[in-house]
Amino acid sequence: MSKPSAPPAAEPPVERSHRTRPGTPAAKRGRPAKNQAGRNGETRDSILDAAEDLFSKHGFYGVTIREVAREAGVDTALVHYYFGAKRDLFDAVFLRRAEVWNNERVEAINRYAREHEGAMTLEGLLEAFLRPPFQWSLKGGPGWKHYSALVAQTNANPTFGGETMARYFDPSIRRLIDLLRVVLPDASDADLYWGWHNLSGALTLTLGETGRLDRLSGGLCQSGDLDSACEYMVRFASAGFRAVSGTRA
Amino acid sequence: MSKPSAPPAAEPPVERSHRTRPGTPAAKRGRPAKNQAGRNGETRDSILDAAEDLFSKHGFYGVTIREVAREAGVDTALVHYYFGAKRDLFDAVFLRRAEVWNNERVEAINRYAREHEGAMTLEGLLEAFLRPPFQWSLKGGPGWKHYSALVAQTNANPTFGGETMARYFDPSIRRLIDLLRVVLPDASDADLYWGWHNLSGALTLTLGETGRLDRLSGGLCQSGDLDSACEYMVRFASAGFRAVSGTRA
DNA sequence: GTCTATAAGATGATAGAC
DNA sequence: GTCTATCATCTTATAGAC
Repeated sequence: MSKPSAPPAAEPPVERSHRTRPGTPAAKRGRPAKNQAGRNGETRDSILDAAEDLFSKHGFYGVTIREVAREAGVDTALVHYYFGAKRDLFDAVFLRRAEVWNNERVEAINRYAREHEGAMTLEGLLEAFLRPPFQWSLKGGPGWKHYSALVAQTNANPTFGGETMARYFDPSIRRLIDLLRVVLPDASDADLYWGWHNLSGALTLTLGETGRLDRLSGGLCQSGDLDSACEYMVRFASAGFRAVSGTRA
Repeated sequence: MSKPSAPPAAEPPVERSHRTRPGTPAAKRGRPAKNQAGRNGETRDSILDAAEDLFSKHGFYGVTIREVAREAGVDTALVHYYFGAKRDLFDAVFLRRAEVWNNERVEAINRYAREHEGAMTLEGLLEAFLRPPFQWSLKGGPGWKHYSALVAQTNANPTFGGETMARYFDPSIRRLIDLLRVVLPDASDADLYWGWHNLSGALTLTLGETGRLDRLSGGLCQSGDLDSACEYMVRFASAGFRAVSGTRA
């Protein structure tokens, strides 16, 4: 009981009713008063921000509506007023940034393809695709970091990871695959999909910033050093893609 | 409400009391009767197996003691009798296979180093290190698949991922890094740590078998095709390691 | 839009009989 | 070792007053 290990994540099993969690020693009853909120339309965003933060740290079942409300500085009933069921709140959180995430990445690689027509490099293409999320995590404020962690966990979830990630993120990845075909004409589609799979795992783990690398390396490398992370990833993955290209006819 | 998206994972925040979840429409009360159990000492293992399965799918907070007991075919009170608090049950699940996981991998790379002294290849070394978990998932029975998924989620968890994975898995990875230094003399330690980081993400995502690759590729590639996965990963990562070696003096 | 009050139910954990 | 019964507490969600 001194230093407990670490339970992992999960997602709501479709038809499971609510699932909760006892909550901190007694969820200090008292006036909600943490974040800014109240006033006008920003109440909604306050709730989303709080939920995003908490879900990214404790997962769907590890967070209670009461905690979200408290962190947002609003009343519990307001959460339901704005978002309905807990599950709908989660979806709203996930959706909020998904569109930006995808659109900016597609735009980035399209721009790259336009500006380097006939002279695209693998490194350049991957960098264009990977840079946006790293930039958001670095300079987009805490919300983007939380969202990245949420995506990382969702991606790793066996029950919903496949379906959820596919629905929200596959379109942009398909566009990347299209351009990879141009840059790597010898690669079969299977090569490209497996290549992306390897890169995807590295990307989400990195964006999750779990601090594991820091521990492993004794502080030599840092999870939060996203500039290095992106640089290494582009080089690592580019070489990886080349190495697996041409595996299958 | 028709096709809900997908909340993710989480872990127990150290001092949070219990955290639960309402449970299926009414957790069919009735005689436990699913798995084999009863008899003698295998009750304990039945509980661990059930918990492993459920935790890997729904995460710590997404599982109730009652569900574990039901799936194990034992009484709720027995779970507490054998493992105490819910958190201790989780730790027991995590620990059970961690030792095997690490020892076999270390043994595999040590054997490889011994048998190929002076002639180690990067591909051979990585293959030796990666093959064991793939083999367990393929032929070790469902328990190993569940455990892999559990590890995948834990690795992606921002709150506990770093600490937990470090405690249980870093020793074997350190040994790998030692041998990588031999094979890649030009690489700095930072290169090797970042390289491993990229590989680690791919590995855990793959072992999680989320089915995402299947969807993305329209069935062309399959998450469950772990032989292909391992093959691609060795080639992808070997090239990746080489590409980042020598980055920093 | 915001809060009070409360319904209706599920949870972790334990005491104690067998 | 195993099960019955139960406590104390927490949870989601919704009326309904303001």
